Amino acid sequence: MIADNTKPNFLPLYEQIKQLITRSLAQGEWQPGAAIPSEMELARRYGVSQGTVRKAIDELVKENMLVRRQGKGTFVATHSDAGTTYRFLRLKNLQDKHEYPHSTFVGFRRDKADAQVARRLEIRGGSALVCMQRVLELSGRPVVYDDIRLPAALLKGISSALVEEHVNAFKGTLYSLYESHYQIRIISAHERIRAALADEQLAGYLNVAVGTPLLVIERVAFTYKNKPVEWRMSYVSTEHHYYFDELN
Amino acid sequence: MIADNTKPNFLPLYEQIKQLITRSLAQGEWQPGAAIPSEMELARRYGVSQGTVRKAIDELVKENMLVRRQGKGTFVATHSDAGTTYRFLRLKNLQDKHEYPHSTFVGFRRDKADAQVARRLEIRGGSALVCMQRVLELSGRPVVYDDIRLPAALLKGISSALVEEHVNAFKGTLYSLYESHYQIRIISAHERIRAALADEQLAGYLNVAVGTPLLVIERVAFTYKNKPVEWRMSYVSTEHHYYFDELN
DNA sequence: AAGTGGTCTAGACCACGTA
DNA sequence: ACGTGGTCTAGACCACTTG
Repeated sequence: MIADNTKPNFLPLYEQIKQLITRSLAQGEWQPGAAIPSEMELARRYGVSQGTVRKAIDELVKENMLVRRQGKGTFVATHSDAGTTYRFLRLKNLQDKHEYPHSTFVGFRRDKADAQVARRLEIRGGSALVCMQRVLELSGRPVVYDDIRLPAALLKGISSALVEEHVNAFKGTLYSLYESHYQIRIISAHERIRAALADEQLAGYLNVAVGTPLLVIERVAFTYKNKPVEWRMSYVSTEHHYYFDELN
Repeated sequence: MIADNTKPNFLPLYEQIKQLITRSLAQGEWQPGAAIPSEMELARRYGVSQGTVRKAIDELVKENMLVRRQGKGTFVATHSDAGTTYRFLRLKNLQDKHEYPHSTFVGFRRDKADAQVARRLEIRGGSALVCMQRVLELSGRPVVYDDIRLPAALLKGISSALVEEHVNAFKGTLYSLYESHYQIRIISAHERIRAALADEQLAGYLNVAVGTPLLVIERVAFTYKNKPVEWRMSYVSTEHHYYFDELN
């Protein structure tokens, strides 16, 4: 009941249900970390069987948008959960272990989008951006220098102090900050990886010699509907770490 | 009917079915490219409902071990299919397009496993290996130098001529060669990526200056049951290409 | 027309978490 | 005891491929 009267009818039912659930998520009807209605309830609401709702939820779980907990319910995925906080961190040390990073912010300013960033974020060249630079330390060693940019329109009222408090005092990640303060939920990302030499500035930040080979990773992060919302360039020293990828 | 009398009974049924199907695949009961029995037939064979077989097959499809074709049947995945031949090639050019590689083999010999390779392949140090070196060209440019090693025991009778004929005359990949000639089906792989400088040899093969930064990718490829069967080190020039990764 | 995978339903029972 | 997700079944009908 309580019919969502917008029910398209050309796709498989479970696909339509998937879209309806995704829309509710994107519109903030159900907040990160909160439970969504039970399968039976959604089945009634959409006028389909429980099995159809189940298949829709199954796929959204595989896409990391929802999390099932047997006996409790189905929850909106969040970057604040232990275990998913560093979902996008692909670095491991030479013993094949993950290490949890410590951030030091070294820059915060506003700028205009150049052609490359504008193209990646699908915004107009010259749009206002928020730019942050930071160094990530793993086991006390500087390993990553990040240059991170987002459309300023998405982060109204952001400040250097706010970011540092969230990340350092509150032990959050940037993605949990976007989620909790700006209603932006990062769902997926693309990374393009190349190799380059450390210049003087990078060498300083990463405590390596000028000319050391680094991984250069350009990441574009997406929210619902594959909308790009964050661009970043990461420079990684691979003296003691590597980037790990699983191919299927 | 025709009961597989080995039917364990502690896991979810569909998991057990998954394992039985996987076993049949690993044992070569159904060959790459061939159709497996229909869902109804498997349901009879294992004494479960069609829905349960369906769920097992669903997961194996997601793991790239099977391929469904509506109206025709379910088929054993193969590296000879157009579209899946270069499943593991993560390189794109600067216009974000895949390019199909051309291989030139530059080395073929037998050697003994050093400690690192032995650990990755889970074999004894000093075991006999087959080692191949090649250069991959993309759009006519040398981009990748590969050093590839497998346990010699898996590739009885292999020769440089055989490999070159399969790859160059027959337009196959190494993985389709393993599959068609040695009953080894590569299912998944891990890659560990670092950055390094081109030495004289690499600079020669890749037509770059000594000291050019390169991606260094250590890959371990697995067959059924996550058994490692191939180790390779790839050196990639990122002047005109990058490594692309999707994070979910 | 027959056979295959693809979707959808309705209902049963199990396993887990909470009160 | 109850509500949740997790598994399994049986049967219906649709969509695609082949003969």
